Amino acid sequence: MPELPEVEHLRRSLDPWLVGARLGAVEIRRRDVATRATGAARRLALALLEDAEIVATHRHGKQIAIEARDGRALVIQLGMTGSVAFERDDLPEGADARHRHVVWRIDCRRAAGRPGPAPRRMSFRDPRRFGGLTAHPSMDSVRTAWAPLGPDALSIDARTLADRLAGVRRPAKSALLDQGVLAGVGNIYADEALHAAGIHPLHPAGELDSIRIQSLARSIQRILARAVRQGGSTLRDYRDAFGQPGTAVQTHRVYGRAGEPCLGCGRVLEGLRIVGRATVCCPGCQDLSTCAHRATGDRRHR
DNA sequence: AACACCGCCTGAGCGC
DNA sequence: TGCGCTCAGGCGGTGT
Repeated sequence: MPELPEVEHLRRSLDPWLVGARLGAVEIRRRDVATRATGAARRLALALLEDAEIVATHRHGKQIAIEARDGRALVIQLGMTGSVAFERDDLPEGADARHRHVVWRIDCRRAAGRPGPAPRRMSFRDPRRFGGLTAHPSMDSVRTAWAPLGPDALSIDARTLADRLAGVRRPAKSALLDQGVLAGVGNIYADEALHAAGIHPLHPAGELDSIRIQSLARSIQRILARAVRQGGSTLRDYRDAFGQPGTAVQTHRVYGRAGEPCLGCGRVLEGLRIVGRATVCCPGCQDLSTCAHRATGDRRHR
């Protein structure tokens, strides 16, 4: 499940080879993965950074942008199962070839200080196709597309978080998952951050006091930064550009552990469902009773 | 305006 | 062994 740490780690694994490289011929095997645009935007999409020298990579929330010297840019959204990988072109395609929707030839610069042999291809793979690629004529266009997103979660501070959550009545977890409020947090790290901050996921977001907001902002930053260092959480699909899984799963304290004892207090972790998402929290460490009004939310047990 | 919910999509895991 | 069912969830679109 790529969230901010997985996306950022992928970006960092792409960066050393991609920046300075030239993307050659592009093979778009599934056009619906690229874009549904028409006219000029469609022609742009069908080129998808073909014959482009890459000068930078960017990330906001869970999205990556690859910037070319001629101004064009490509935004990558991984969705649930998307991945970008470098490949040597003398290796046969595996059984998952049908999920490799876009393949570029890539011509990398000299390999000084870079990991492994120079890749010859770069591919976008996405079995469930919740992800996709969007072509942009410029980084300005990318920034416009990213404008509705909230601030990036990796550098969120308490003051900004308080502003974003002010007046929000829905459950804290629901607000954290909203990319327009805060960009980058998904289901895994929302549960982890709320548990670390001692905030019940159903606690109304706008009624958190400043102490809790501070704790939440710190938890989000700390947990995301650590997960980036660990190469992200690999539950099943996630891999970086070199096919390496991440190890952040080992440090999860609540996600996927409903029914098991809390590592903090030993009470049995609760499984519930909030805005349609499986949610795990500790009835001891994450107290809901301290807030006057409970948020509305679907509390069916799993 | 704010928020909930649906549907997209495939593969894993389960019961039978 | 294999079938059908459920679940996983990011995100855009739509409904309340």
